[in-house]
Amino acid sequence: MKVLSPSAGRICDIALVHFAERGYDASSLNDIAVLAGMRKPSLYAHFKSKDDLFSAVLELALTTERQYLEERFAVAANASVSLDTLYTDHLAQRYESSAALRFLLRTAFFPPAELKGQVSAGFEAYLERMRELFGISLKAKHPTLNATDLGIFQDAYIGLIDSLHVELIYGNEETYRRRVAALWRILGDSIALAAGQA
Amino acid sequence: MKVLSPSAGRICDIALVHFAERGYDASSLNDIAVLAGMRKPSLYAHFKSKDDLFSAVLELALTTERQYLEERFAVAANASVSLDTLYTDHLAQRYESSAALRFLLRTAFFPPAELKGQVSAGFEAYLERMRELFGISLKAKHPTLNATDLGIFQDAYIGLIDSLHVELIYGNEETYRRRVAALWRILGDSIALAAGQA
Amino acid sequence: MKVLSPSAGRICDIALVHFAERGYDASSLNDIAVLAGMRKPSLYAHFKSKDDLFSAVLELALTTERQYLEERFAVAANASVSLDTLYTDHLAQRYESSAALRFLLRTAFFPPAELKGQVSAGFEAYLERMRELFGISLKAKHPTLNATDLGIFQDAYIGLIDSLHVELIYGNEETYRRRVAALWRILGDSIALAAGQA
Amino acid sequence: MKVLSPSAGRICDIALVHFAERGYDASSLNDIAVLAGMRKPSLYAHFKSKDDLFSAVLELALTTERQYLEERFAVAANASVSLDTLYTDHLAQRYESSAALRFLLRTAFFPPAELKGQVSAGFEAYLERMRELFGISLKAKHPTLNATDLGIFQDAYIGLIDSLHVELIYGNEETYRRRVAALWRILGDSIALAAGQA
DNA sequence: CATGAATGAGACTTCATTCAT
DNA sequence: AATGAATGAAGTCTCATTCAT
Repeated sequence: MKVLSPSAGRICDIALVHFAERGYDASSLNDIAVLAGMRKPSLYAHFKSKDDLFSAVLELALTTERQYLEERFAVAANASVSLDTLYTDHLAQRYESSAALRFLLRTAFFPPAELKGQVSAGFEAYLERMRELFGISLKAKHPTLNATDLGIFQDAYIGLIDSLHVELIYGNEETYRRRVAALWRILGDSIALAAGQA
Repeated sequence: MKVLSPSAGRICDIALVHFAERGYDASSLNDIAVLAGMRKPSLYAHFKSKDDLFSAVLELALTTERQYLEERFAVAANASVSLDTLYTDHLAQRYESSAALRFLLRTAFFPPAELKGQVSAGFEAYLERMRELFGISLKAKHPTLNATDLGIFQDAYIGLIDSLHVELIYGNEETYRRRVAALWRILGDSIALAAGQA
Repeated sequence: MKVLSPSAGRICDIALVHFAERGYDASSLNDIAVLAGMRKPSLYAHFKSKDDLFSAVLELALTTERQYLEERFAVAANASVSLDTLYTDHLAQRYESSAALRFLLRTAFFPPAELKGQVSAGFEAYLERMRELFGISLKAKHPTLNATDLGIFQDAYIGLIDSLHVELIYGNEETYRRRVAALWRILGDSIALAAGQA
Repeated sequence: MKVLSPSAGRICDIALVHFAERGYDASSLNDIAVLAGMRKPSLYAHFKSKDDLFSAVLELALTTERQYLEERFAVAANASVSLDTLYTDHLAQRYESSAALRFLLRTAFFPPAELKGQVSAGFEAYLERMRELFGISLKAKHPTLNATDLGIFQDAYIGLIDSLHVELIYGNEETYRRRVAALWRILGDSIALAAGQA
């Protein structure tokens, strides 16, 4: 993770939004440059190619969202937060406020061909960390859960998050609300069952 | 839904794959034309613009996947199929074999700006139909379920499908298998619970 | 002057308007074909190229306007019409109603490079005939005019007509009215002077 | 009226000639670029579209010819120049030497549809200024002329100029010479008559 | 007589990139 | 650090034209 000059940082912030909205292919360096208050060739003083800029933006987005993840789950350690408010409650507002998240989802789903490797490595690590954090929280709430069930619920949780991501991308608020409720309902039932049986 | 001439049909089939793989912006009419065995301007004898071709492909993909949906769920009416093999079992292989499905997902998640309306209308109807069909099957299996719970499980089901779609897009087979299992586990538990309590 | 089939005639009529409005280069055979109720390649059953169609339209326009010229000046022979109402009075309404005249002016001024020869030959003959007809009328009104003066007034007359053509092309009605008056005033004065002195 | 960079200026000069010879539609940016010693896309560093280039050329041509107009009529103030040598004498050679004039006439007569407004506004102002300047000169030569007659002769003068423009476009030198003589004769007669009667 | 299909040429335009300044 | 100028490649699209049917 390189340290960026102030200008490079600003370019990244702007490019992040641009890439998040239009995707790699439909984003033009010219537009990004103008939004950053400069001309196109000036970008090359900071990044050596479009791919390079995209890579930097990807790192930025990953860092941002990883950090957010940690902060959010850290809350669970201190307070007695119910599992469902742990993360999902803030997911919709996070999606709206964080271009990094929007960028990350778009890029993870459909990365530009040349950067597929870098993208999936980064994003899988991000999801894996989320899986881990959820596992820790879940274990804390329900110490009786056996390892197998725990793993299953972790998988289900990540699946649930992805499902909500998709609904956020669709952009239908009402459907989103229903989906959150439905998915937490079935996950909650299943956990309760497993925890009770133990 | 217009009837297409043979040539137009072939162009659509090829464009479908192309758009599915690269997305709207990264697809070039030149490439599509050459793959279809003709030169670029010849496309314009069949479609009046790139958008027009894309629209036709979208209709084709929607029709194809809608039809597949009906066929698959029709099985449930005849045989006593367990819910989980109803659709999900074939999802992965469908994803692999059907460019229409891959196209549809890519397009539904990130439609080209100018066609957003058409895309979401078509795709929402597709999902709504899936929700309906699952509802019918579920009600048949568990007649005791009350309307509220039924609705919740329908929502959960669509969410589950979207989650699997995402995992298919990620392309990690192992993770996919675990996710299928995990999500069906929690959905199954929850349904069993609700059906038993009735 | 070939005789045209009915279809060819209709195509010519439509092309005449099209060429008059947009000029040769900006006119598309496709547009003309569609306006004529057929597809582009069908035009080639009637004309062997765009140039060929343009040539036919040119002949049509020349014939039309030559004929109009004769009719208009024929009036002068019968009735005692003052010179200025002879032709100029009807020029504006002719310009408005006759696409042939509009076509002819546009084409005469700026012919497509490949047809320059044909165009100027045809149009010069048209103007020369106008010159002749005016000469006959003028001689009839003012038999005392000597040959030199007569020739000068003929030249002036054609110049005057061209000037009015230009103003019609500009399309400013008020300016046109003033120009007609001004030019007839000076021509009338000069003729009166020459006729009186004789 | 923006100041143009040297390159942009050279492009304009070349485009001026090109547009004057072929008109808007038949002129290709590729040709213009090559004549200017560069490749097609380089034009877009200086003008943002073909229309934009055309607009710049129009402004250039108007400025050039307006300036020429002033210079030519300024002569009349100092020396005792006869009216006919005032402008008309130099018109033919001006037409030959000035692509700006040729461009202006072609464009004024048949402007590209999208630029009609800009074109006629500019050209009408140009003619109006010519009318004014001639009025001043005429009044100086013949102070006895009343306002009405003066206005008429001004109108006739502009009409005469347009007529000569047309003849220059036709390109027949002999006819041009006769027309100049004829038109000046009738204008001269009429002015003499009006001035004498006063 | 009409046309569906195809095409080479070429139109305008945008792109990411380079380089001298 | 920034940019004006330039460019090869490629984009979408229209053109006049041909040919088999």
